[in-house]
Amino acid sequence: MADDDRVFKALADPTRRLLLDLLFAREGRTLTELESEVAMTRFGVAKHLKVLEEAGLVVTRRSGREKLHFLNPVPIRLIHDRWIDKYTERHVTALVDLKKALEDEP
Amino acid sequence: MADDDRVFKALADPTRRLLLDLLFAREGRTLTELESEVAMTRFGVAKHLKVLEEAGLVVTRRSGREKLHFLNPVPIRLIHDRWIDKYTERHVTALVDLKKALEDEP
DNA sequence: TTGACATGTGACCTTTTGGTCACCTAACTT
DNA sequence: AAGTTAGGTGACCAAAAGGTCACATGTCAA
Repeated sequence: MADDDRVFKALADPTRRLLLDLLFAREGRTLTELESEVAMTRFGVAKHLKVLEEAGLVVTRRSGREKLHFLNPVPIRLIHDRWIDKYTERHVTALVDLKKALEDEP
Repeated sequence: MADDDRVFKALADPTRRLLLDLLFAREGRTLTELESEVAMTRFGVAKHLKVLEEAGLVVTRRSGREKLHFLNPVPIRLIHDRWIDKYTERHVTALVDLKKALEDEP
């Protein structure tokens, strides 16, 4: 499977995105800790984490019998760069910021 | 289905990403024109374009019996903003640029 | 060293997704 | 008006993905 294909397939599942959100909020979590937040058995969570790791979206470090998980933002940035060139980026960010501002103050 | 779910699901398929690449290179293409580039029947391509449109990644404009397709970069930017904060962005872009430079000059 | 804890593996089943086809409507051309 | 061109719909089948379980390994603590 191609490298970028793994990334996009990994991002396609809502549970996996939630796991990324959890790691974005606080990194270095274990499987057991993540399991307690996602309404699914440990096996399901482990499978999802494996997919994320093979996609390079999550990197891990072993510490004794625990495995710590960290979010890797690089593949996300590459998605961005694929369809948003430097010139367009200025317009898009302005647009997104405007949209957010309008939503915050109705 | 949630809004962001549609976007990520849409991006999960390689043919749909190719369609986005084609529209990124040159916008305003018709179904028939896109069909000629993707080794698939018209029906398959039409289905993929529908998924992209419902996700908001592609916007369309009718012109007579033709339907013109355009890439919308906003959802892509939102993916970026979800997991890369302003502070991290500086480090990540630097890292990505360095990686690209190293790949270009071996 | 015994038991509890943290994680890994392969089989299994159900649901979702990708692709094609027969058939259809709408618009341009002559 | 008739033929051609651009696109849309719903049914269908094969392949892939999501989730759970029985079973297994390695690590810590008393």
